[in-house]
Amino acid sequence: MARRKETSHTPDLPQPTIPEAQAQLHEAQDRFIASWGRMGSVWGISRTMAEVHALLYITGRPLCTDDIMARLGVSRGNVSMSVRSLLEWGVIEKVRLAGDRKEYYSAEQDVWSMMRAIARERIKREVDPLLDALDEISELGPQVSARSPEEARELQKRLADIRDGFGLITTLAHKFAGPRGAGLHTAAKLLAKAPVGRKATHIGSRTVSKKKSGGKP
Amino acid sequence: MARRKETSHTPDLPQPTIPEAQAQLHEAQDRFIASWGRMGSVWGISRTMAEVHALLYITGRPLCTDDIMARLGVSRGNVSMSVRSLLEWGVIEKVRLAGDRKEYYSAEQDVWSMMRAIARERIKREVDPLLDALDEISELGPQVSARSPEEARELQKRLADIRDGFGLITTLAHKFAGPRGAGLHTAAKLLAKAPVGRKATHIGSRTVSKKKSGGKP
DNA sequence: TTCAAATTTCAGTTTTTACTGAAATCAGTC
DNA sequence: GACTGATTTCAGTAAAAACTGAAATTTGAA
Repeated sequence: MARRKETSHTPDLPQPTIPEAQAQLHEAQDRFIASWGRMGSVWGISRTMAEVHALLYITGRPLCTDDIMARLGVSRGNVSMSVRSLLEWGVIEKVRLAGDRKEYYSAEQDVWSMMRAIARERIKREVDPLLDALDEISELGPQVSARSPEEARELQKRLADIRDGFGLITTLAHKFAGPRGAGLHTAAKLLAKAPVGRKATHIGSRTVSKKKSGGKP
Repeated sequence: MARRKETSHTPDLPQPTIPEAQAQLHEAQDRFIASWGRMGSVWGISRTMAEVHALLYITGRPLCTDDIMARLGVSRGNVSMSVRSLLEWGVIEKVRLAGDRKEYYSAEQDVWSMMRAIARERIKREVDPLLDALDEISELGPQVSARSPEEARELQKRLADIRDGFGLITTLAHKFAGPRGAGLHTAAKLLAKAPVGRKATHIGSRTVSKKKSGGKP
C-alpha cells in the first residue's frame, strides 16, 4: 500500500498512542481503502474518488485537502475533483472548523443512508438514461410497425419487456431509496423475512454468511 | 449509428419486407444497441460486450460471428472476446445449427432471467470481493484493539457496519437471485405490494412512471 | 487422418480515462 | 481593498482499457 508521509493537520486527535499500534491501525485502514477503491473501478467511478470516500468513512473525522493528499499520495487537483463528485453524490459533506480557514470534509457515518445515497446515484446514472432511451425508441414505433408487422411487433415486445423490468425496479427504488423513502434497511428486512419456497442458495463462488457476515439467525 | 454493410448469414429469415421498413427497424434496433452499450460502460464492462448482448437480445435470432462483426463494425477478435464473456455471464448461449459449421449465439429472452443473471454476475464482481476484504481486515483486528483501544474500536465498528450492510444485501441476493432462487420478479412484486408509510417519491431527476413504464395498475 | 473453415489468442496500436501541477480564482482577515 | 492562504480549473501528460489483425490453434466433415 506504500503511501506518503504522515503530516496530520487534523486538530485534536485523542493523543497519540504507541507508534506501533498506530501503524497497525493505519495498515488496516489502508486495506479497507484499497478494497473500496478497487470496487470503485468496478463501478464506473475513479479509484481515487472511491479511496477518498473510504478514507473519510473509515477515519470518521473531518479531514482537509492536505490530509487527504498526504494519506493517499495524490495531487491537490485530483483531491479537489474527487471531493466535488462525492459532495454531488451526497455521501460526504463540508465541515467548517472554527478558527481555521481550511475546508474539512467528513463522510456520512450511517451505513444505510450511505448505501441509499449510492443506490440513488447509481440508478440515476445507470437506469434512468436507459429508460429515457427506451421511451424515445418506442416513439419510432408506429411507423415501423405499420410497414414490417412481424419483426416490428417482436421489437416492440422486447423493448416493452426491458422497459417494464427496469421500470419496476426503478419504482421500487423510488419507493425505498428516495430521499424520503422508507429506506433500504426496511426493504432489506422485509425481504429477509418474506417467505420463499426454497432454502438459501448461493451465487457465484461465495457462500452465504461465510463468517459472521450479515443477517439474522 | 452508421454501422456496416448488411450480409446476413442468418438462415431462414421470414422473408424480406419493403427495404425502407427494414431500415427503420434497423435504426430502432441500433438505438437500443447504442443505449445498452452506453450503459455497459457505466457498469464496468466494455461497450462492445454490451452491444453484442443488446444485438442478440433485440434481434431475437441466433447470429454468427460474421453477422455480429458486420452489424457492429468490430473486429473478429473483439467479437470472440465479447462473446466469451457473455457466455461466462450466462446471458447468451451457443446454438448449433444443423449443416452449418459456424457457431451461432442467442440471448436469453426472458427479461427476468436475464436480469437475474446480470445481478448475479455484478454481485459476484462488486460485492463479494469487498466482503472478503472486510473479513480479511478484521483478522488484523485483535492485536490492534489491544494496543490502541479508542480508535481501534471505532475502526472495528465501521468495518462491521459495512460488512453487515453488504452482508444483508448479499443474503437477499442469494435468496432471490440465486440459480434456484425465487427470482427477482417475485422480490420486486413483494416489495411493490409492501405497505410503506409514504407516497411514492423520486430519485434524481426522473419521475416515477414517466410513461407506461413498469408496475401493475 | 487430412483439410479447410472457424475460432482463439495476443503483441502492438488506438482510444479513453484519470491525473498532475501550475496558473487563475476565490475567500476570509486585517 | 490589499494581502495571504486555500481552492478550483484545465492544458498537457501518464496510465489504463479496449480493440485490431494476423498467426496459431481448434474443430468437424469426409
